[in-house]
Parts: sequence; structure tokens; C-alpha cells
Amino acid sequence: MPKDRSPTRIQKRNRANILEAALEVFSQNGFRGATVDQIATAAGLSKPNLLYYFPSKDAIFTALLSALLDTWLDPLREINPDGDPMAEILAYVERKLQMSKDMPRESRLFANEIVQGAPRMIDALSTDLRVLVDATEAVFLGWMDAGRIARVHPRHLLFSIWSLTQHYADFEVQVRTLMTPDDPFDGASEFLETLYRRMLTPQS
Amino acid sequence: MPKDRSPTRIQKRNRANILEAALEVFSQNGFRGATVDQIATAAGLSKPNLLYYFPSKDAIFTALLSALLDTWLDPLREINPDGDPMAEILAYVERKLQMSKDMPRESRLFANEIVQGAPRMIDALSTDLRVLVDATEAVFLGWMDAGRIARVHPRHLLFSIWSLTQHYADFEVQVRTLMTPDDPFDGASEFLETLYRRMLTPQS
DNA sequence: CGTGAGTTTGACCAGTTGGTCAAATGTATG
DNA sequence: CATACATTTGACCAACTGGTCAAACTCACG
Repeated sequence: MPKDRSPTRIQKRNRANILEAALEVFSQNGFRGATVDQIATAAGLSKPNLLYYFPSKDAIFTALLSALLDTWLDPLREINPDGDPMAEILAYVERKLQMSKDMPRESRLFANEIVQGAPRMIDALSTDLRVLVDATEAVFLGWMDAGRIARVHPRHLLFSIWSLTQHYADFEVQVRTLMTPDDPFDGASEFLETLYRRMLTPQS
Repeated sequence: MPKDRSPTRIQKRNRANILEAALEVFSQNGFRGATVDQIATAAGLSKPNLLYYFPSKDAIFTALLSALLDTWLDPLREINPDGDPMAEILAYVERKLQMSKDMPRESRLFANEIVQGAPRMIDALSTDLRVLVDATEAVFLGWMDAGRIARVHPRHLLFSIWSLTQHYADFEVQVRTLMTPDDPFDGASEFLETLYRRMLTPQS
């Protein structure tokens, strides 16, 4: 356990390697299914060496989660309350879908955790996420009140976007099996755009 | 390991208890996170006694999966190709949503398994499920060709139904946190009906 | 090149876990 | 109630796992 000085070159490299390896291993096996040895090997270190950088398996996991949560919620923060409602929502959907494509491990990491009751995430969920969601809901409601998108339950609208986009990463095995020989993401973007356009276009 | 005679009263009772306990424990902790002891205790048996009825942890899990897969796919089989397309699809969505509400443990069991790559399910997925999905897709395509529902990618349509309905069971912790103080399912049914009605109503 | 701090490792430990086994107990049936 | 079979259990084992520790090694820097 190095002192609290500024991290050395080696510390920076190894910590980064460990987190990358941890993402790989945790997302594939869940917290309980992952072993410290697996992570160490994937990071190119011995187990005691890994435990020199992080005090415990739990600490690795926590560090990983908090490092990723911000990134994961970025697309939501990018919604512009002053933009065109339909365009903003469609762009958000597209960003989330792209994220499932580019960062499936991150998506599965969170999925694994939440499916099992999110024992190590409840705090973050009920504070950070809750605030963000409440704000976004207000924006949606504003748009609906102004008649610029159709009126639907704003929280369920948000759930539906998460659910539909993350499905392609979290359940990739299933999607891939059933989409074969096509690419799992083939047509997803168009499908989702059509879906939200039709659902949210204001009724005459 | 009893012979292959017809099962005794005790065998029937204990096997049922074990599968019920296994559902509880596996769905909460995933395969690796569950211990044989946990399951045995939940079933009111000692560990060696449980292993008298099932030869291994793996065998319990496999038995559980195959016992549930049929039930899980029943709503899909109930779609009537000769019924009214919109009504059939809306009814299917409603059945799936009801299933998330009534059988969240089953939903999470499958979710856990699929998120982690479905190592023990791939076979079933690529045979049984594949056949069912192909058939359903043909039905959807027929309805679209006849102009009775709007044309969308039929496989993505199916994915969207699974994703949206199972989300309420699989990510219940998250949904509950964000829906508080409302019930997690509050408004879900209406939201989904609106969504699919708008997406699938044939365009003039 | 010496020295002190940072880094790495082999050996080890205690707790957990899946699974075995022989012996003991219960139960259906003639 | 005797007997064969079904059921249950305590004791046990080997493999695995998270974590520790002292000793060895490496590196930056004066």
C-alpha cells in the first residue's frame, strides 16, 4: 500500500491494468463468480501483487463501479432541455444504443449487479441516479405540457429507453443466437427510431 | 439415488421442495453465488440428503431451468395467428408483463444466466427458442403484409416486448428505487399498451 | 553506487464449498 | 413383525478462495 503521494508511473500503469482486467472478469462472471486470481492473471500480476494495489476484492469492485457510473450516465446528462424534444430523445436513444455496442462489458457489469439486488450500488442508485432521473422527468413533462411530444408516463419512458437499448448488450448471447446470421445490432437503430417517433409524435 | 421406479410420496415432496428452494436461491445469487447448503437449508434438508436426490449442484440447476423454460415460453405459444393482430400482440405484452409481476424469480433466473453468457442454456436457446421465434416472426410478417399492423422489424419487435416487460422483474431494485413511493408496476401496463398501439397502428 | 522507498513474490493460512461414504434410521409391504 | 428398500445424517475430504507476511527484488535519486 503506497503512501498518499502522487502515484508513480508503475502505480498508474498497474491500477489501470487492474481495473481493465476487473471489468473483463467481473462483467463476465459477476462479483461472486469472479476470483481475485483471475483478475490478477488478466492484469498480468500475481495475486499478492494485485492485493498490494487494492486492499480487497470488494475494493476493486467498488472502485470499478464508481469509476464507471459517471461515464455510464453521461448520455442522460447530455439531454438539452432547450433542444427540439423529439430530436433530443431520439439522440439520447441513439447514444445509449451506441453505448451498448461499444461498452457491452460495462452494461453487463451493471446488469449483473442490479439483477442480484445491487447490494453494492443501492446508495448510488437512490441518490445520484434518483436526482438525475427526477430532473429528466421534469424536462419530459415540460415538453409534454407544451404539446411538443405526446403525453406518456415520463419515468416509464425513461425505463423503456434503458431497457430497449441495454437489452442488446446484456442479453447479447440471446440476441445474437436469434439474429444469426445477421449482426445482433442489425436494424436496431432504425427500429428504435421508428418506435419512439411513432409513440411520441403529438396526436392531432 | 432411488431406482427408476415411480417416485415415492417422499421423493415427490422433496424434489418439489428442492426445486422451489433452488429457484429462490439461484435467482437471488446466480449459479456461482448460490451454495448447495443454502438450497438444502431452504428446502429443509441436510446437504447430503439433498445430494441424494440430485447428484450435483449443476444437476439441480439444469433440472430447474428445463422445468421452467416451457412455462416461461407459454405466453408466446398462445399467440393466435388467426386472431386480431393488434389484440393478439397487446394480449401477449400483457401476459408477459403479468408474468414479470407474478414470477420475478423465474425472470431473474433466466436473466442472470443469459447476462453471463448462458453457458448452460445455449442449446435450448438455439433450438427450442429459435424455432418458436421463427414461427412467431412469420406470423408477424403475415400480419404486416396484410397491412393489419404497421411494418417493423419483426425480430426486434419481439426483443422489445421481452426487454420492456422483463425489465420490471430483472431490474426491480432499480425500478423500485426510482418509482418510490409508487408501486414499481404502476402505470406500466398502460404505458406499454399505448406504446405498442401507436407503433403498430397501420399508417394511413 | 548506495540507500531508502516502492514493488514483487513464494509460502502459507483459515474459511468455504461441492461432494463422498458408511452407518443409522424410517417405511412400505407381505 | 420381519425384511428389503428408501431416506437421512455425521464425519470427512480435497479443491478453491480471499487474504497475510516476511523476505527479496527493483527503481529513482542524491
